[in-house]
Formats: sequence, structure tokens, C-alpha cells
Amino acid sequence: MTDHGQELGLYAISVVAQLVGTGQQNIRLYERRGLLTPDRTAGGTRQYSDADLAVLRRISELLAEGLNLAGVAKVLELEAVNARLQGELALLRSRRA
DNA sequence: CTTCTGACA
DNA sequence: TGTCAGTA
Repeated sequence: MTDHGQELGLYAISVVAQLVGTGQQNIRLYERRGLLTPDRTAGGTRQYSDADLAVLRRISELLAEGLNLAGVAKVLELEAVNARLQGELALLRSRRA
């Protein structure tokens, strides 16, 4: 079996831009606005994980729904805490069982 | 690959 | 305001 679930692939900004269907400049703008924080190489090149790729796809959806970047940032922030809380709740349930 | 700048709707 | 093109 090869990799399942969280893949550990790293992509350059040119490939993620093509996968998501947007320009490289936009992705850099998203990062500047705090929507993303991809890893950087020692040389300063951005390396996008599959999690980052999923976030970028989410950003595209939200933008298409009419949100601006500030709204997208809020949604992503709330979704992040929601995911953390759900994980915490699941852990509490398993311990009580 | 990076940054910055300007034009467009 | 977000996107896109060109530049250094």
C-alpha cells in the first residue's frame, strides 16, 4: 500500500496555481492576507502541502460564493477551531466510553 | 523561484 | 477589491 489520507507531497507555487486554477500572484496575496502559511525552503521558495492545497481549493469556493478575502480568512479561522473542537469532543467521548 | 508595480472591472 | 500581466 502506498500513502493514504494525508499525503506528504510538496508542490511549487506554479503547480498549485494550475491545480487550483488561479494565478501565482493571487496565491501570494492570500498568504500576505493571512489565509495561508506554506512552508519555505532555506532559499525562500514556498512549498505547499496537500493541506495547503485543500485550503486553496476552499478559498476558491468561498471567493466564488461572493466572499472577499477578509471574509474567507474569518471562515477558515472558524473552520479551524471547529475542527479542533470536534476532535476534542471525539476524544472526550472515547474516554467516557 | 522571488518581489514589486500598475491596469482593469 | 481581487485578478492578471510585466518586471527586476
